Amino acid sequence: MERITKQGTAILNAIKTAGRPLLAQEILDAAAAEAPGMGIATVYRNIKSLVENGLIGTVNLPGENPRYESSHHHHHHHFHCTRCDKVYDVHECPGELQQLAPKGFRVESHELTLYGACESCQLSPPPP
Amino acid sequence: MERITKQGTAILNAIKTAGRPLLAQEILDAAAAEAPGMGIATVYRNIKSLVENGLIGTVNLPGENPRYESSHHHHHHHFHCTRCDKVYDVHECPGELQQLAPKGFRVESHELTLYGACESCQLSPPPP
DNA sequence: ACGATAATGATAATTCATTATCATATAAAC
DNA sequence: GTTTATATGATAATGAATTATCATTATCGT
Repeated sequence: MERITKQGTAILNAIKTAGRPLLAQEILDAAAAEAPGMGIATVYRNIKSLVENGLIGTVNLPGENPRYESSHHHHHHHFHCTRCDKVYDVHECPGELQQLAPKGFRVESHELTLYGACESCQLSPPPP
Repeated sequence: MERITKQGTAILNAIKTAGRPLLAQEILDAAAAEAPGMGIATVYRNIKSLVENGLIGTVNLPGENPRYESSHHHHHHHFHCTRCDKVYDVHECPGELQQLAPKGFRVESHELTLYGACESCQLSPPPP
């Protein structure tokens, strides 16, 4: 990915402006608005290159396919809306969790996923 | 799964005695000690039935295949050892996390995964 | 012990996300 | 504008986990 293309630009724009981690398919949907007709292979090719270059990061949540977001360098967590399935960033953190682990275990990092209803789904629940 | 077979018994025993969530392959490895020669298809068939009957529960961790554990009915979390890749139960919980979510979001549940070194890996690190 | 039928083992098939292929389109160096 | 190599789009191929198939084995009510 050394050339600038409208598809590549659209993909990076989609991820940067989303403000939340997106699935490959969500990236395609968003970027296709800017670069009509683009295919899913181009999304995967660009994701791979962007991750390798550190421009975006991978977000894995339990039982879900990977999502991608603009690289933050601060520690953060995620909120998964069970109504619309969108995932949002959570910048707060419960903090030190060493005390939760069994005796003798050393905690080096943690991941937290919150589940519930995002603001827009509480205001207008999506159809089933 | 209405008949009692030595394979089915071995599978349930493996899950119950493990004391931690097991991957399908780990269940096969453990149960094969009690019922030699059994195949992975039998493991999947039995898992499915045990989950449907509520005898075991599914544990999904970020970026991992599902694991299965004896049904606890209390809320708990997991510790994933980054050395040996075993997953252990964590019975402590940071508690109410509503305050971490963005304003307007309602938190209904949460999942926490701790990462680090389990007790046995700190005592005797496994080979690379 | 017998017989009906459910469970198993071996393996083929499926599923689904991701990656490879290759002809074509298109950046960008000239 | 031409040239050359890279990126794309369409789709086939792959990989890995899970499920289906089916002949055989084994359970359990009789």
